[in-house]
Formats: sequence, structure tokens, C-alpha cells
Amino acid sequence: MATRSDTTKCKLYDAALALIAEKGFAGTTVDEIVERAGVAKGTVYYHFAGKAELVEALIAERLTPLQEQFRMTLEAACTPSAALEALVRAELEWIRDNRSFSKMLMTELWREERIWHDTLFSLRHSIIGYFERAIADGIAAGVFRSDIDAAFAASALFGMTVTSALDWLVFSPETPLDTVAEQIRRLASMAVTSGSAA
Amino acid sequence: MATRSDTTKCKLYDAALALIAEKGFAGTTVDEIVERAGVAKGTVYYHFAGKAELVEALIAERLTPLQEQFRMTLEAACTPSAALEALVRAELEWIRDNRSFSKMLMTELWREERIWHDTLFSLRHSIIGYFERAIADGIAAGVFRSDIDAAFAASALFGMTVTSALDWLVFSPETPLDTVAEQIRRLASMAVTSGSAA
Amino acid sequence: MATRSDTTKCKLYDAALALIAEKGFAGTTVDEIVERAGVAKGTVYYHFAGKAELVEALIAERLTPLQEQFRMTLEAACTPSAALEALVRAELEWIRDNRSFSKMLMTELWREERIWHDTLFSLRHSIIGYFERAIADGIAAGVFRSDIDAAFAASALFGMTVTSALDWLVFSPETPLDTVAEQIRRLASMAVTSGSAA
Amino acid sequence: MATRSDTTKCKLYDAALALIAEKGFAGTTVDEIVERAGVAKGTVYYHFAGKAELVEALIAERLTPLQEQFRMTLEAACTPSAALEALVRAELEWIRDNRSFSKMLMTELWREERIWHDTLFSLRHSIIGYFERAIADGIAAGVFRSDIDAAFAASALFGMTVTSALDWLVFSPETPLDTVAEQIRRLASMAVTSGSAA
DNA sequence: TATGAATGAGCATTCATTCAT
DNA sequence: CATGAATGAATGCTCATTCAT
Repeated sequence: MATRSDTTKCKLYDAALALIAEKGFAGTTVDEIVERAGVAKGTVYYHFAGKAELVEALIAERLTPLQEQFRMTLEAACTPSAALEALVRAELEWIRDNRSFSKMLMTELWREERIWHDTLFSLRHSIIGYFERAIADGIAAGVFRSDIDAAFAASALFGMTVTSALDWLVFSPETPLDTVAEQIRRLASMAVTSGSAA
Repeated sequence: MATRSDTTKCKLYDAALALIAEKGFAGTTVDEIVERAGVAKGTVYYHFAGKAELVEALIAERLTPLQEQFRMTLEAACTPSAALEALVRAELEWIRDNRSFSKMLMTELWREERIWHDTLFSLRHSIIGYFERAIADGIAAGVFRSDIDAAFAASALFGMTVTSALDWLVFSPETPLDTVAEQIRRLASMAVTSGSAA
Repeated sequence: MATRSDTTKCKLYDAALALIAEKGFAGTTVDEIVERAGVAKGTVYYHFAGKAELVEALIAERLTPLQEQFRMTLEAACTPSAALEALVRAELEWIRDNRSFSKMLMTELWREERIWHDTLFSLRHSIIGYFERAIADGIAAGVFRSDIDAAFAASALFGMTVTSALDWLVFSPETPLDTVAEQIRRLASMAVTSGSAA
Repeated sequence: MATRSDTTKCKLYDAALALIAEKGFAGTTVDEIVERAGVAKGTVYYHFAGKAELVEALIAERLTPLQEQFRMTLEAACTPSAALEALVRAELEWIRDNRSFSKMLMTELWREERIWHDTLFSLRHSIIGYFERAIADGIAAGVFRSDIDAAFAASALFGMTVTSALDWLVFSPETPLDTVAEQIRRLASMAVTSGSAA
């Protein structure tokens, strides 16, 4: 099933991802990518229209499983609180396991002129959508406070998790994921749980 | 007092900032910067050692007032809760008023090879430090829960605010700052306030 | 009789001719040729040694009938004047019916480094030879003036016809061939007919 | 008056012209041009948008004097016959003195996709216009036959001259210009002069 | 203090050709 | 007889930097 083309593309994806995470898109040359992938330069242009399109294809290919994972995470959870916790954990795990990809996403997400801008933004929107659904469910069920905007809170929690995750991986990678998840859980659950406020 | 040299540098700073925010550091050429600044190409190299050094100087010049503002914000607040709220508001205001700069910071922060990497990271560290101090004060005073790590929570709140701010500016810039600040205040205050947890 | 090989070659000839007429030899890629011909890239190299050799074979294949037509035209004419007129008409007809080929000939004729340069020049020489023979016959018969060089006049008339034909096809293709032929006949016959000069 | 820029551009024009006449536009590399011109590669792109634009500028720059020469030639002539003869002679002289340029014109004129296509065609049109005016004057004056189309005859004579000139330069460059001019004069003057026809 | 023509190493991309199937 | 994935030398172009004025 894995054709020769697929194998070659995969080698290119891996090489490009590792290099771009380290040096950025503009800082990575096609020469470096093909050298790392072990193919000739022309091969990139046989399979893709150009360097940017290679990255676009890479993003599309690697992002589908991520979205799928989030979808399943949300479906598996019984309560809104559990769903939120599971989503945070899934996000942390994915960032930990796809560090290169996460870093690339962080640095390329806000660059508006890139051709994969739309792909990236729709991903972001769809992921935050899962958080939003969990929060909206919690509000409807009365377990989450009703004076917050679900969409706003979703984006805020997502950003909190990303920031914490990157801090974690850069400054104290030896900390177990559970500890990080627990810290975020405490902050996040309190932030949205209904009850007495300040 | 404003010498001709200062005027020229300022024009270069403004031009570079606007362009880099839009297209990134690597995507912005010296030609574009000097054209927008209305000076000749050689002028950049008369005032700075190179393109990177121009940006480094720009960052250093624009960062001092930011830190100063945070310092004063923290000093002016009476209670830890008020301090946290004021810091969030200061962060939001700054991002709103320095949108280009914020965007540049977001995209360049994680690029390790850049010469201003250290400057940027120490800025981040210092800003988060203000949040951390407010949270630690609150924990010590018993108004904030003691089962969270002040440093961790500080970074998380900072990231939550940045993410919300960028979402705000990109997707719904017409929303008043007060509304955004209030949403974050609700999430943040609950997150750290001591009381019953989920 | 038409083997599969012949069919494939013919498809390649047609595709190559159309593209080269429009974009020139250097401006046409093998990829474009095979796409238009509907065959795979390797097929070109199965049948020909390379791109240049494909064009060389194409020229050789399409040129034989042209020369044959000129030979028969000359033989069929009774008088030198009629011969000249018939040659002009044959040239016009061929250019009209082989527009792509004519255009390719025009642009490639003066490119000395090409491998088919000799083929093309000998063709040109042979065609002009037919004109020359008709003019020389006319001079010998006393119906054409004797103060012109037959070879020179042949080349001049040939060039006049080509130029007029291309102008015709490019700028006023709706004009009937007869009108064009008649105009050239008037200019040409006067040019060579013996009588009083200016 | 000759600025540094002008000097550099001129060196590039000379180098490009010589090389393109020999090897064609597509066959000439920018590297070859700059090496022959004795400047660095970037210089081409400092002064022109690209290789094609360099050639476009070259054509525009070298064509103005040619048109001017034709205009003066036509004005200086007393009679239509003399005008025609002078135009033919001017064309021959120019082709002889600008052999590289002529050859480039011949091979690039029919390539429709080039950016200088319009420039080249309007030149052609303007030059043929001078022939046309002379012929039309002769017809009006009764010295040229009235059964030919002035525009058609102009194009035909122009083409006849070009073809003869290139034949001359390629196959018998030792022939004096006067001999060639005289041959063409005989053919051309007879072709258009009013009198008994075949 | 400022200019802008010139530089050249580095880059993305093209494309005729090869070859295993 | 035909394919199409792979190749890599060659090419047009970019752009940070230099320097004479």
C-alpha cells in the first residue's frame, strides 16, 4: 500500500519538519531538506509545486490525526469537567509528542502571507471548537458558570495550555506530564466552575 | 534634543516594525525597510551593524517603557487581586497599542538562533515575574489558593491573556477592551482564588 | 501498416510542432510535449535520443513532401512566368497549411548551434533552387531581363513571398489566398520581366 | 552626462546583444552576460527587473536611432523612386552595421510570448510605414503603378531586402554593399514602376 | 551624516535525461 | 513498447552587505 511516492514524500515530510522546527521556514533551505531526506533536489519539485507547498502538504497530512484524536477524546468523556480535563491532557500529550510540529505551528501561525495560513487557522478554530463545546455543555448543565462566553473561555484555556506546555518543555522538561496537567486542571476547572466568585 | 541621527533611526524603527509584524523578520528585506522609511539603503549600515542589529536596537528601545509600565502597575495596586487585574489590563492595553510589536514578539520569541533571543526571553521572564509576585503575594495573604505553583500560574495567566488578546484583535477588534478584560478577570480570578475546587 | 510505434511518434510530432511554433524550441519542455501527446515522459527517450533528435526527425519527416510538391510544381509549368507564379502560389499554400511548421522554420533557421541547422539550410537552398531555375530559364528564353542575377533574384522573391505570407496570416488572415498571390504575382513578374527600367 | 549607471547599462547591452545574436535569448545565460560585461551578477538585477527586461530595454534603446535614420532618409529624398532606393540602402547598411541586432530581431520577432513582442512589432510597423509612404507617394504621382496595394508592397519590399541582406552577409559577405543595393534596386523599382506588365 | 551603485554568495526552481519496472 | 519516479547540473533571481562619493 505504501507506494514509492508515499515513501519519498514521508521522508521529505520528516526532514522538513525537523529542520523547520529548528530554524523556521525561511531559515531552512531545500538543499538541507533533501540532504536530510536522502533524496535529490529535483524530487521535491517532482512531488510538490515548491517548498511552501511541501510544507502545506505536510501540515495537512499531520493534522488530520490530531483532529481525530481530539474528536475521540471529547466523545469518550462523560462529564463536561472530565471532557475539559481530557482535552487539556490530549493537547499536552500532543505538544510533547510533536514538539517540532508545535514549535513550527507557534512561529508560523501568525504569518499571514503564507499559503497554509488558512489551513492553520481552520485547524486552530476546529480545536478550540472542541473546548468550546465542552464548556458550552458545562454551562448548559449548570456545572459551569453562566457569566462567561464559551468561545472566549475556550480560546483562553487553549492558549493557557499551549503557553504552559511550551514553558514546560523549554524550561523544565523533566517535570512529569501529570504534574503539568494537574496544575492546569486546577486553574482551568476553577476558572469555569460555577460557585462564589471574587 | 532629537538629533538628525535620532530622527533617522526612529524612521527606520517604525518602518522595520510595521513590515516585520506583517511579514516576519526573514520575510522583510532591507530594501523594503529603507523604502518605507524614506532613506537610502546605506543609511541602515551607517547606523547599525546590520539588519539584525537594527531589530535588536528596536526591541531594546521599545521594551524599556513596557517594563516600566508593568512595574508601576504592580506598585500602584493595593491588593493581590487588584494587582492581577491591573496587570492583565496593562498587558491587554499594551498589546492593543503595540499590535505590530506584539505580533513580532509572538513569531520571533521561539526562534532560537536570533541574536535578540536572550533579550526577548528575559523580557518574557521579567513580565511573568510581575504576575508571579502578585500571585505569590495573594497566596501568602491567604486570598489565593495555596495548591498552585505561583510561577506556573503566572505563566499560564500570561499566556491566557496573550492568546485572548490576539484572538480579540484578529477576530473581533470592535469588542471594547473592557469587555475582554472583564472576561479574563472572571476566568483568572476564579482560577486562583481560594475556595472549593472541582 | 501504421505500427503502434508510428502512432506514438506521430502524436509526439504533432504535439512538439504545435508547442514549438508557439513557444520556440528552447521554450518548450519535454513535459509539455508528452502531456499534449498523451504519453509518458520516458516514451520520448524510448523513441528518440533526446529532445533535439525528436525535432530533427520531425523536420525530416515533414520536409520530404514539401520538396516533392515544389518539384512537381516546377515540372508542371509550361513557361518560366507560369513556373514562377506557380512556385509562389505553392509556397503560399504550404505556409498557410503548415503555419506551425513555417513559424518554427523562421525562428530556428538562423540558430546556428542547432543540430538540424544543416537540414534546414539545405532545404532552403533547394527551394530557392527551384525559383532560380525558373528565373534562369526565363532569362535564357529572353522573357526575363538579363541584368539580374538569377540566384540573387530567387532568394529575393522567396523572401518576399515568405514575408508577405506571414504578414498575411498574422495581420489579415481573412484575405483570400488568391488576392495575396495576385499581389505578389504583379510585383514579382514586373521585377523580373524584361523591358524598360526606372 | 554619462553617469555610472549609464556606463554599466551600456556594458550590459553590448554583452547581451553579442551573446543573444550568437546563441539566442534562451540560450544565453545571465552568468555569461555579466562575465562578458565585466560586472557582477547582481548588477543586472539592480538595473533591470530581469533578463527579459534587460533585452527589452536594449531593444528600445537601440531602436530609436534606427527609426530616426529612416525618418531622415525619407525626408531627404526628392522623388518616390529615390526615396525607395534610399530606404533599401539604409536598411542594408543598418543590417550590415548591426548584424547581431538584426539576427536577434529575425529570431525573436515571431516569438509571441516575449515581453518585447509589442516593441518589436511596432518597430516593424513603423519601418514598413516609411516604405509604404514612399510607395503611396509614387502611386499618387503616377510614377508607380496603381494596381498594387501600397501597404502590401511595402511589406514585400521590406522582406525582400531583409532576406537578401541576410543571404548576403551569411553566404557572400565579400560582395560590396553597392552591388547588393543595385540588384535590389533593379528588382524593386521594376516591381512598382508603372508601365507594361506581364 | 547620508547616499545608491555594485557586489556575490546563496537560494528556489527548472528540465533534459536516466532507469528500474 | 511504455512508464513515471528520481536525478542533479544548470539557471534566474534575491538580498544583506560594502564602499566610493
